[in-house]
Amino acid sequence: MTGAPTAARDQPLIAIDVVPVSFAAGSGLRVATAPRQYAPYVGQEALPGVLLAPAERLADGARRALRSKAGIDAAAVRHLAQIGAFDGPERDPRSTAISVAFAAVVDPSAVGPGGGGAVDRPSSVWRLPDQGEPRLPFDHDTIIRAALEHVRTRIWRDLPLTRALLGEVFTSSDAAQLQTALTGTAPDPGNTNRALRTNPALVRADAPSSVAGRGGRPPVTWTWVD
Amino acid sequence: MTGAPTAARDQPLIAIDVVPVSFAAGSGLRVATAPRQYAPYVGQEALPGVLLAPAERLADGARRALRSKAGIDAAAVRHLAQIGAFDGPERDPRSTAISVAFAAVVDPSAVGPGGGGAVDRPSSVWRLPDQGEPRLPFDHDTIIRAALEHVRTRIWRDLPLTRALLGEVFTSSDAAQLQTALTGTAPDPGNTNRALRTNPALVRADAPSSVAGRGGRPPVTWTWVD
DNA sequence: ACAAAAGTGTTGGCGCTACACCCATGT
DNA sequence: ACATGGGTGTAGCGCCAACACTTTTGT
Repeated sequence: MTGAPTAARDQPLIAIDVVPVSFAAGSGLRVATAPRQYAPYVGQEALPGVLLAPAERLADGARRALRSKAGIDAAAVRHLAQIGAFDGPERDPRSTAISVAFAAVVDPSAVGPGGGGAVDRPSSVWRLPDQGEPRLPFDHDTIIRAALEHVRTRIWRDLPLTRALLGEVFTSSDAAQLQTALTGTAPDPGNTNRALRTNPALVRADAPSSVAGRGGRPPVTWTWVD
Repeated sequence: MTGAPTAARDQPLIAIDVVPVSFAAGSGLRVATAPRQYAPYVGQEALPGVLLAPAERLADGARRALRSKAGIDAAAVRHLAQIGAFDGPERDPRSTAISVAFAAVVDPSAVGPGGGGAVDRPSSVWRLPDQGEPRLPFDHDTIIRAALEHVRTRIWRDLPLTRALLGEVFTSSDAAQLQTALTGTAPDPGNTNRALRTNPALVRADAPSSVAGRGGRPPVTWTWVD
């Protein structure tokens, strides 16, 4: 950074937009949106976002956006990663603004009616990322694509991210399903198993997966070594 | 992005900082800095940076920083990639500011006295990135580390980036030297040759490397297809 | 109730590619 | 000296086949 001697004000606004991502065996990979409370696009579903506060850290702004716009408490946020800064004249009709985007891996139960949040929190909904039928306002579709690309290129390389997505205990099927959701193609089950077996960060959990599947041999459950 | 109904001003300033990177056989991998013209840290070497102009795109701000602070013309910029947004209260003693950092691969001859720029451009100097003996102000050391990490993880995966670093024609030794500079360890010359030979984006150039090495078999020269 | 079928996951083998490491050859 | 070209061994992954465990279906 640097500056001319007199700081130029009238700079673009700094916005923080967050892509809440969750994964669970039953529901798959999902992205949360919440209806906008202010103009423009009032009532439309959009990513939770806020304007950066004067002395606020970027990551703190992301957490505030999750809390105030989507009702996702900080305790439900398992992982937070910056995606990048987005600009462009088309991204906001009001005034020029740049957006620093984050991807947030949150607990799957933290969204939707009956979730674990406060009673009066804004209602947010999970949606499947691929067929985002109703296009999102601003450049939020671009941001979601970038966030998913970020996750896709880091799965199994970034262990904290992977752990946040899969949770503390998960089955081989869960891992395969996550990979399928991210890459679009199902991995070979044999290779998936070998990878899980030889991964030094994982140990087999004896728990035989309480929930009964609809037929078939129950998958092995895994846990993370501490 | 989004916002409260009344836009909160007094937001942090938006700065653009650029890490100019170049690679050449003789000089290796280098990063350019320029002496600061304004307070704070007047006269100290730092990354070229500007405050984002009201209606300016982020990438345009990066090019303007290169031009006005380091004398690197847009024609000398071969590649421009965003690294991310940096914040933190310690990064600027004057006022809170965030910085959107870029890595710019520039022509090695575009910096230093006798370079290809204008006559009155600010003087910038190349430096080896590793032993940044004189610590840079702000969080510029962090930004340089992030930029080099960005390059390290994308070399040979991001073809435009690799092409910008190596140039249009290069030798096998150049490729090995670049890899050594990025990873710290020299790759096996046999594997490097195999990788170059089997890379469909490369073709052998007949030019037998005009500059005579100091003894030894001259390396093969390569060019990019199309 | 019992057996067969269908569904799902695990384990192992085979072949290809990539890479670390080595050595002989070319200039 | 220095680079090229080739060889060997290991790790990873795509692909395939056999086996194990569970639920569903048929009689």
